[in-house]
Amino acid sequence: MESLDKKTQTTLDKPVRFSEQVAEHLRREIIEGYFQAGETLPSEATLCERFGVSRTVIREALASLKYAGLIIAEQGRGVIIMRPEQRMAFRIDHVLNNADDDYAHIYDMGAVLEIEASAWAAVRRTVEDLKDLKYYHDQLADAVKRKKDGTEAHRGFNLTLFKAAKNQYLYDFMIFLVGHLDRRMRQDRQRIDSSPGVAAVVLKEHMAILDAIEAGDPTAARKATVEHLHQAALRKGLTASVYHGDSFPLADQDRKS
Amino acid sequence: MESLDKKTQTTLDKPVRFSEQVAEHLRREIIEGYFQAGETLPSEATLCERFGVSRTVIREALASLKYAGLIIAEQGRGVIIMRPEQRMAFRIDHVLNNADDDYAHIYDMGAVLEIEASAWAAVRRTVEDLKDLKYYHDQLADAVKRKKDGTEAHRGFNLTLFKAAKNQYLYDFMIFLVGHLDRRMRQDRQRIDSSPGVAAVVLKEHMAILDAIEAGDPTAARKATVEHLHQAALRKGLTASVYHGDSFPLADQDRKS
DNA sequence: GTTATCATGTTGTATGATAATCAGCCAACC
DNA sequence: GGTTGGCTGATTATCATACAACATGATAAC
Repeated sequence: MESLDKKTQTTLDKPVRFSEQVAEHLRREIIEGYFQAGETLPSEATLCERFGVSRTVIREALASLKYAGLIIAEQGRGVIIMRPEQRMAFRIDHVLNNADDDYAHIYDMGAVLEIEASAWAAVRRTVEDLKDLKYYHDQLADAVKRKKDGTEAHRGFNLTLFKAAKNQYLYDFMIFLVGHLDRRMRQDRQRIDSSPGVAAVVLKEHMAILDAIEAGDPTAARKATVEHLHQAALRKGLTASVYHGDSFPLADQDRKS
Repeated sequence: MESLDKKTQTTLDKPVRFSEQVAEHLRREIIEGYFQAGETLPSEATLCERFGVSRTVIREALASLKYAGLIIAEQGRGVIIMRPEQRMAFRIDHVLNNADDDYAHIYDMGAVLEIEASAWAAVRRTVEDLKDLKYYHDQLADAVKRKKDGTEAHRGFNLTLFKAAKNQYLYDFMIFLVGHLDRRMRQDRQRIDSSPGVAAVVLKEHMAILDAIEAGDPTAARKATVEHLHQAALRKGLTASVYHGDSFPLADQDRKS
């Protein structure tokens, strides 16, 4: 038997509702082109039989897919599959894919956007943004000095940077991506970043970014962020990543064909 | 009265279902922080009273928000609001925001990713990808010569490029973004890009990208794509965009404070 | 103090009914 | 011939009710 203390808690997997299972099942069939765009899904009654559940379950599943823009229901006609281009939501399922590649791919996408976000921030930041960035930077410096956890300060710095880029969609998307990366990170291993030694290095990297943004120099901001992300990738053990700018030329082993 | 021919068709707005209205209402309240993360939403019964609808409607609305990762329902306890970081879906609502800024912001985000996608494609493309790119390029050339519509060829070229970057998430996200941009474009005005004169220019820009990808030169690919997107932005009348690389320095008027 | 038991409130599922809408068919009409 | 109108069946939208499964707190029993 394991010893239990207040921190240890075995969490049981939450039961998977029928409606979620049905939604996931139908989603996969749609995504993988089992149904053609423009066609109609089987009627609710048919789906009830096929899955062996009540109409309530089917309707909730369909409501989910409707909200995600995968289908559109028309009263009297049926449920129509939408073209992929006109879907309303972009979705990352952690249930399905769990390969290491996926993690790197999500990280890559976030890195590209973060680099450019820093450049935009350098140009568009307000004095308020600058003040906030400095605040979080000081917080992190303080955490390093006291050997405390600097995760929150780090996080605050990043969010402020995204906000300063003055692009609402970018901001939302970065929060979305970072959430997924954090979750993966927590699953894999303990956060390496939070160790005091690393925090000191991060602090220095942030300083370069902050200086560039304060100076209003997008090129310098890009360069500093590229450096920061490159180091961060090394710390996380990511190798397949491809970064932007010429400072970090592509690795030859990525070459295929 | 307007004259009607086969092509003219007045499409009525589709009726907005109760469940959608409720979902949108709750979504806004959650997004705007009306409820705190970790708190529980009012019970289904309470919501029924509040909105004056049956439980079916409420449940479908909640199923939608559940699927989007905004909330999580626990049997016997209630519906809990999730933290923004752990939401599963990124969403762009064309219903709500329609300002010009939004269009430019989405375009900017796509541009950044497209630039880097071309660099990745230069390194990771397979011979198959290269063949497909050439095919669509030839198609576009043919369309220009015959003064036909080259939209499909243009589209095929872009999708192949995204595919060649070998990042599934990037691919999916770009399709998602392009879909939104296309929709906006269609709303605003007739596609300028499809005119034969423009197509010829696009063809030339594509050629530069194609060459760089064939040569496996990410830097050249980036440069060519930056140029392409810069010209495209001008054609679309976008001015506020900020591009990556030093070829297109930031406009001074973007500077705030 | 610990364990059973119960009452209450919550979400999950099932069922049956009614309304609104659509597509196709067909007869009636001009 | 072409249009109109009504009919029928299929489908989704909504409602109302019921019960099962689960969580929580209070209470009783040990």
